Amino acid sequence: MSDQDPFDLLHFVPYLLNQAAERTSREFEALDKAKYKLLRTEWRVLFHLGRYGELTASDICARARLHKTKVSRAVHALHVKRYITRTTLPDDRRQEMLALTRAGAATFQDLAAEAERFNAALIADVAPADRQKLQDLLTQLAKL
Amino acid sequence: MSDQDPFDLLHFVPYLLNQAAERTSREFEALDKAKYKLLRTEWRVLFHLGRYGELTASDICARARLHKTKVSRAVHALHVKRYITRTTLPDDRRQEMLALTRAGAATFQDLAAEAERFNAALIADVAPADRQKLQDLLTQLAKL
DNA sequence: GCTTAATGGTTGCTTTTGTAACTAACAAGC
DNA sequence: GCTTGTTAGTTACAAAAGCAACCATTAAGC
Repeated sequence: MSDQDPFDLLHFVPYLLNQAAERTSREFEALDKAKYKLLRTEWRVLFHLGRYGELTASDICARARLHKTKVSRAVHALHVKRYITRTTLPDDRRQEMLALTRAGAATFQDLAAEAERFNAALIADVAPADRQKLQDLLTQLAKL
Repeated sequence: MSDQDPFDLLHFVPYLLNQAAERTSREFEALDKAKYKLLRTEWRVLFHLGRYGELTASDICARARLHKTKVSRAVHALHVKRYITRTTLPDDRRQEMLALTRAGAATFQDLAAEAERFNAALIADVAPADRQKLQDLLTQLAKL
C-alpha cells in the first residue's frame, strides 16, 4: 500500500479518510439541512442524546470527542431551538443534565431514519462480505 | 451493518469516517506542524505540486477537491514562504503555472517521507491482506 | 470590431472553529 | 473554615472556512 517509490496522496490513509469523510458528510448534510437547519455539531449532540439518553455536556464531550466549547455552543443552540432541556443537577450544581424535548426527540427520530437510509445507500455498493470489515477498520482507525 | 433496531452512530459510516479522519489528521499534523508551520490546505497544495508536477490553481482545485478561495489563499501563503513560483501563462494570462522552488521541493521531500512513515505506522495494525481493501473502500467512498 | 458570456483567480464579509482565559461550584489539606 | 486545586461550563478573541461579489482576460455571437 505504501512502498511504491514516489509518495502518493492516493495511498495516504489520512488523505483518503478526509476525502471520504468530507464527501459523505456534505452529501448527507445537503439532504437534511434543507429540513432542519442544524449545524454539524448540533446534529451530533442531538444524536447522542437521542441514542444514549440523558447526558451531561462533558459526557458528550467524551463520547463524541468534541471540545467542550463546541458542545457548549451546540447545547445553547439546541436549547434555543427548544430541542433539549437543561436541568442543573442537585448533587453538583456545576453540571446540567441534558434531555431531548418532544420536538427534539421527533427531530431525532426523523433524522435517524434518514441517516439509516443514507447509510444503507452508501454501503449498497460495498460487497456484503466487506461491510463488517469496513466498519471494523474505521472503528480501529478512529480508535473508538 | 445497519439493521439493528435503534440507529447507532457507531454504524453510521460518515460518522466513523469523520472520527477516523480527524484523529489521524490531527496526529499527523502534530508531528510536522512543529517543523514547518503549514496550514492543512497549504500542505495539500504543496503535496500536489510535489507529486504531480507543475499545475495551475484550478488544476489543484479539481484534483484536491478544494474550493478555489482556499487554494488561492494557500498559494499566496506558499509563495510568501518562497516555496513556490507563480508564472503567468502567455497563452492565457488569467492562469498561472505553479511550481515548487528548491526550498519547496526540499520541504515536500521531507514531509512526504514523514507522511510515508506515518502511514506505514498507521496501517501496521491492519492485517496485510486487508490493506488493499481499506484503500479501495476509501477510494470508492471518496469517489476519487 | 463590439457586445455578452464564461473562466481563472482574488478580495471582502459572515459564519464556524480553536484556544485561552475566566466564573462558579465543589473537593482536599490542613 | 479557609486557602489551594479541580472540574463543568461559558465567554472573548484570533484563526480559518464558506460564500458571494468582484476584476481581468479570453471566447462566442453577431
